[in-house]
Amino acid sequence: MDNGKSDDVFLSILDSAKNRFCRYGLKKTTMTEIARDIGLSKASLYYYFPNKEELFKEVVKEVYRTLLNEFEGLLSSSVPAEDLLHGYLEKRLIYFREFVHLSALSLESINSLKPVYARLFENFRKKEIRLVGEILAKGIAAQDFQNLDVAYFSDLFIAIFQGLRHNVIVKKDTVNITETEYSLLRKQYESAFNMFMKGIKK
Amino acid sequence: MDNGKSDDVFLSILDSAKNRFCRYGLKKTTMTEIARDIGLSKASLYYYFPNKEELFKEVVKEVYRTLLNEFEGLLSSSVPAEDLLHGYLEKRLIYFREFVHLSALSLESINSLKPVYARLFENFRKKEIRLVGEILAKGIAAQDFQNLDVAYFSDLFIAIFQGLRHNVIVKKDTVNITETEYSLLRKQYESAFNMFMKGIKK
DNA sequence: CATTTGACTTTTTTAGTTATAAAGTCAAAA
DNA sequence: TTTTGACTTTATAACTAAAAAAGTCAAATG
Repeated sequence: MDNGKSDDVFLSILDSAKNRFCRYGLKKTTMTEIARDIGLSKASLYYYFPNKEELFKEVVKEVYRTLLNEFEGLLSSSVPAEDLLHGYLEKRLIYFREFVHLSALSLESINSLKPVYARLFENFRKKEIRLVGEILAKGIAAQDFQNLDVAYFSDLFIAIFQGLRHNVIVKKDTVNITETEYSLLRKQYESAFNMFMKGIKK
Repeated sequence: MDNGKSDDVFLSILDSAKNRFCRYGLKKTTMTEIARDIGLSKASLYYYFPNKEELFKEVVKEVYRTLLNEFEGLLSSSVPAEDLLHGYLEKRLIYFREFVHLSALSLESINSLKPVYARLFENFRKKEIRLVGEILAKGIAAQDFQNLDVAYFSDLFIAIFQGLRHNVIVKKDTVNITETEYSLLRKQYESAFNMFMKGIKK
């Protein structure tokens, strides 16, 4: 590792933390639990991470990084822009189901979420927008899409689907998604996607 | 009034309550304040309303009733279905700005909103869906729209715009909407509407 | 020398308590 | 019929003590 610390331990901490944070959220996960998971003492965690918040941020970043990498992977393939967008949505949906707790965290902000996390999410959102923007630009270059305002439409695209996701979380008291809700969301994604396509295709 | 009580007082209580609930929300409004507004003692309120919760529900219902009436008014006019939908969105947007606190209440449910209110909102949503459904049916009958699944598409329509509204509330800690946010939302409404139209028109 | 730890301090949460404010009642008055 | 002051009950806020979790560090381990 960069700073000369064991990769193995570092990664196993990150892994246990990811599992717990994703299942129970930030507050309901303790450092002691994470430590126990990997058979270390709590003090050891502090050898690798300065504090809980940094560990959490690292987990979120890691999850985002993975997702963004998958997105990038999509982008490099030479399929039509429409399929890229569709592929992006598919991955976004799967990610949503797996990491609802991280997504729901952005909703906690209503009460009082640390601006630190707000910035994390905002960062990710910006990268998503840029990515969608690239896809849109690709579609325009290939004469598939109209010559539209890329910045605005990628923002709108993200907003529509984020909104649909919010609807799912908001009406619930617990952050657990049933199969029914998930498949309805997927259907809405599909319809909204088709409309969006009709709206921007040549 | 139905039960033989003064209309005047009843309505002025409702009015003061509406103003306070809309500005400060349910919890930050006290019965004493409402009473003071209209120069009565708190005890008098209980002559007209059994309790605070019923008063609040009455206010919400009243607001909804007004809005739904305006919607109905739209429906009876003989303009094309597309214009009806557009008019509906316009009113919905204005209503949103004016009654954010009532809308935001649905978001409070993340913590633990009384199922009573959840039912209120769900009721209203159903009526909205039915209304949009009627407009869609009208458009289909007039051969303007494709022969689509009315129930599903009216639900989708409502979901998309509700989602966009949620986005606005969710990223804030206070429930106050700036002019910038509002006009961005309006722009998104406009774009999403155009796409939806392209998606369902013949 | 990198890594781990137990034993420690500090900070945050929780549970329980009290004080205060608001909700809600009612017999009497206007 | 409507209003009210004086009341009781219930909910909220402010405070506290106890418990739990976060975070530190000198010493131990290998």
